[in-house]
Amino acid sequence: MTYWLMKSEPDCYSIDDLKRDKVEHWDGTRNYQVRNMMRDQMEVGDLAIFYHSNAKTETGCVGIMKVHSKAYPDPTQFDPQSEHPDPKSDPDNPRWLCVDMKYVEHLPRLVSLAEIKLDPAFATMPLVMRGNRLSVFPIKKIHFDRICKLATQEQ
DNA sequence: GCCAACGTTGGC
DNA sequence: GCCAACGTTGGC
Repeated sequence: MTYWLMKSEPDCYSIDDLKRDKVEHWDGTRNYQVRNMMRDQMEVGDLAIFYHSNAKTETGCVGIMKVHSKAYPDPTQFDPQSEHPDPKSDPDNPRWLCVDMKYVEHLPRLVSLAEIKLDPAFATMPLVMRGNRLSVFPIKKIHFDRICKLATQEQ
């Protein structure tokens, strides 16, 4: 079982949207590393932290969700009306993949990026390491558990 | 809005 | 294969 952290801009799609939808495809990723990880490492039932990036209020971890499908071709790559159409992608050999994600729960409180940066326990988590810009990446269980634990405590 | 740090593209 | 130019991400 792999644990993940997945970023989304709340203005675009938030944890509240996922709660309303219950299950939604996590589409629009256009990065080969992310595609390969979704294809090769992501398993149905894996748990993921829902992370709000570029948030007007506060950036950080807001909820938990579960991988609900294997990776499959992202339909938005062939839709000219979508945010990220890719005219070079071959329908017979699609370039981009997505997965379905299922809402599990909101964290009791937001665990902010600032808080995570201050905590030495997260020093080796890709989120705070220099240069990491992936929107989806695996995290260690200890980091997943610690985020959940911090969310149950006063800041 | 700024900017650092990456990723991608395409000419050569 | 190199690398300049450009695009994107995402914190601040």
